[in-house]
Amino acid sequence: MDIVASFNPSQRQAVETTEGPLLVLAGPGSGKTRVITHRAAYLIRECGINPLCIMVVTFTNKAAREIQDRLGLLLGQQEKGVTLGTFHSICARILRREGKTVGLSPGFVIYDDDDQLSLIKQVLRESNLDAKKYTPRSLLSAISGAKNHLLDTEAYAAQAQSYFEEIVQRVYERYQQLLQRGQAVDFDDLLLKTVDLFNEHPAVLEKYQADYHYVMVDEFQDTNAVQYIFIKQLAAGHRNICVVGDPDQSIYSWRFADIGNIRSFEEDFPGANVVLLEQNYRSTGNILEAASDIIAGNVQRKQNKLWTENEEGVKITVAESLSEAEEAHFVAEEIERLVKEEGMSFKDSAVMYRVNAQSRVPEEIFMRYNIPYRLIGGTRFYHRHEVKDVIAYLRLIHNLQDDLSLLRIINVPVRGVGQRTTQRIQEWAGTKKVSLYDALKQIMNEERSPFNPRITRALTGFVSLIDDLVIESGCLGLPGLIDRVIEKTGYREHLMESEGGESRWENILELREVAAEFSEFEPHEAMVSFLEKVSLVSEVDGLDDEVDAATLITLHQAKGLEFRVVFIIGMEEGLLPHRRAFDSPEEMEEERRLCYVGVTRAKERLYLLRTYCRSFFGTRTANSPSRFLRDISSHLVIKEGSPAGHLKPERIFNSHLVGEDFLDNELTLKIGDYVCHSMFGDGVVVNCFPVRNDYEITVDFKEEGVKKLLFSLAPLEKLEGQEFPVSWR
DNA sequence: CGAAAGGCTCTTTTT
DNA sequence: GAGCCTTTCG
Repeated sequence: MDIVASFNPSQRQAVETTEGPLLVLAGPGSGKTRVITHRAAYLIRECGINPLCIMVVTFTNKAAREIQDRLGLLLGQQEKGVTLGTFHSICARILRREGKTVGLSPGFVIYDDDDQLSLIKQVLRESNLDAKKYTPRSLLSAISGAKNHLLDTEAYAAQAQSYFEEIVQRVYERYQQLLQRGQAVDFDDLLLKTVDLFNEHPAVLEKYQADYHYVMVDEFQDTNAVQYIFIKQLAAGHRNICVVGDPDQSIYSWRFADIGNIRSFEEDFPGANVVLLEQNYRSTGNILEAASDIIAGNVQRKQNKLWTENEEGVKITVAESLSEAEEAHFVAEEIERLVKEEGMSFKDSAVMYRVNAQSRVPEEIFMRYNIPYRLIGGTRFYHRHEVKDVIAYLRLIHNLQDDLSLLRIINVPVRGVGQRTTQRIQEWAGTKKVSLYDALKQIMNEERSPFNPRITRALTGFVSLIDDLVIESGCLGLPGLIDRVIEKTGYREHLMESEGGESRWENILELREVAAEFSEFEPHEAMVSFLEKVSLVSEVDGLDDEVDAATLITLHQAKGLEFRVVFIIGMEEGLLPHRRAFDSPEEMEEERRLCYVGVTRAKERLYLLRTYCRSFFGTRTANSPSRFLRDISSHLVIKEGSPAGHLKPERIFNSHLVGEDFLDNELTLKIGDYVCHSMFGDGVVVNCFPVRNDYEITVDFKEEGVKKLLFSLAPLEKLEGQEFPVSWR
C-alpha cells in the first residue's frame, strides 16, 4: 500500500518532509491525525527508521490509542515500539526509570487534581490561613503557573512581590515538602522534573536524544512552556521535530498553554518547513462557512482560508426557546426525528456545552425520551468518592508515608477516629517530623497512650489492619487485594448504608475490573502501573465508539472529535462567551475559538440553541443571545422558535422542570407572553414566580433590559396575538 | 465522637 | 440547587 496515495499535495509534503524541523498548521478536519499517522508509517516503511526511535506526543490517551490503532492497520506488527503517549505519561515513564538521579523514588505516585486540592487545604489549615480569603483553587492555579514557568520554590520566592504572592510562596514551599514526604508528584511535576533532570544530567538527556531521533507533537497550540522546553531538549541535536497544531483551536490558555509557542517555533528552529493544511474533509460547506464567520471575529490571528469540496449541505438551525428544559426537549425531539426519518443512529449526535453543569437538564430529558446517551466528564469515574477511597487504601499500602491517603481513610468507614484525634496525631507527627503512619505506630508503642481506651483500640486496629494488608499485598494480585481491603474494612456494608449504595458498589466492582487488567505483572509492578493509570486517564479516553448513544460533552473535551450532528446548547452571553471573559479581550478570543472548535466538530448538521432564560443558581436569569450567533451570515441559517407548536404540550407540562413556571388561572400572563409596560415599553415575560398572594414577573424589555415586577402592581398589558419573538435583539 | 441540620459559596474549561 | 463546611445536639 502506498502510504501517501490519496493525499493532497500539502499533506504529502507534511508526510514526506522527514528531516529537520517541520511546522504543520492544520485546520479542523484537514486530516491532521491521518498525516501524523502516515508520517510515522512513512518513516518506518520508506525511510527504514526503527520504530523505537520515534516519539509521538498527543494531548489525550485516546488520541494516542487512535494513532496506535491506525498505525497497526498500516504496518501490521512493524509499528511495535513507537513511543506514543501524552506529555504526562511519557514523562512519567522517563521519571520511573531515571527519577533516582533527581531523588525521586521509582514507585512515586501521581496526585491528581483532587489530591492537589486536599493537600493545599491541609497546608492552609496547618498555617492558619483563611481558605476563604485564599481559595485552594487560586493557590493551586498560582503554584501550577509557577511550575509551568519553571519557577521552583526558590525562584518563585525571588520574584514574589505582592502579598498574595508571598502567601503563595509559603504554601508552595510547604506543598512541595508534603509531596516529597509522600513520594508523590503532581501533574506539573511530571514535566518539570523531567526537564530539570535533562538540564542537570546532560548524559541522560543525550541518551534520550539518541533514542528518539524523530519527535512529533500533536495539538501543539495547546502546549505550555515546560512542554515546549521538553521537546526542544529532545530535538536539540537532530532537530527532527514535527509539530502539528492550529492556533484557532487553542483553548487551554488557562492551563498555561501558550499559542506563542507556534511563533517561537519558527524562531527557535530557523529554516523550519511550514506546511498549511487548509482543505477540510469533514464538514459541509455551510458549516465550514459559519465556522469561518465566527473565527473571523478574532483580531489576534493570522488569516487563513479553509475550504472544502464537500457539498453545501443543509442550513444551520438556530433555535430559541424559553427555558433550558425546552432547549433540551428540542434536542431530544430532533434526535428522535433524525433517527426515525433520516436514518441516523443515536451515536451520530453530540450535545456540546460550555460548562459541565449544563448537562443535567438534557440528561433528564433524554431519560424521559428513552434516548440512550453517554455523559463525558461531570464527576469522573476515578474521582468518585468511593473509588478514591479504595485508591487511597491502595496508595497507603503501597507507600506508608502517604499522609494524604491516610487522612482520607483513617476514619472510612467510621471507626471512631474523629477530627480531634487526627489533629492530635498530625501535631505529634509534625513535631517529630515523621509521617502520620509512623507517628501512629510510635504512639501505640508508648507505655501510656495519650488517647482514651476506645480511641486507642480504634487506632491500634487501624494500624494492624494496614500492616496486615501490606503483608498480603506482597502475594495477592490487585483484585484480590481490593477484595481484602473491602472485606477487612467492611467497606461494602458502609457503602450500602449510604444513599445510592448499589451503584456506588458497582463502581467499586468496575475499579476491580480495571485492576484485573494488571494481573500479569508482579504485585509491586502492578500496583505502580495501576496507580499511574488511575491518575492519568482522562474521560474521553474511555469513549467507546461502539455504543449507540448520543454524546453529552463539554466543548473543551470535544476537541479532536467529530460527529455527524452537533448541538451546541447555551449559546448565550455569559455562558458562551462565558461571563468571566467579558473584561478580557484575550479570554474573549479564546471563547470564540472554543465556539469555533465546537462548530467544526460537525460533519453534516449543526444546531445552535439558546434560551431566553435559564436557572443559574436556583435563580432564573434572562440572557441575550451569544454574540457569536450574530456573526454567522444569515443566509446560512434557519431560525426556529421551539415554542411555536414544535413541542407536544403534554411533554412540557408534565415536565417538573417547566411545569411550575406555568401558573394557574389567576395569573393572566405566562412565560413567553409579549407585554407592554407603561414606562419600560415592550418586553417578553421570561419568568413568573409566586410570592405570597402575588406573582413576581420577570420581563426582558426591549429597551430597558431585564426587570422584576410585581404582577399586581405593574402596569403591564398583555399584547394579544403577538407571535413569539424569534429574534429579540 | 458522629449524625444531622443549617449556612455558605459556587461554576469554566482538565492532563 | 448542590456540595462542602461548620455548628449543634445526642
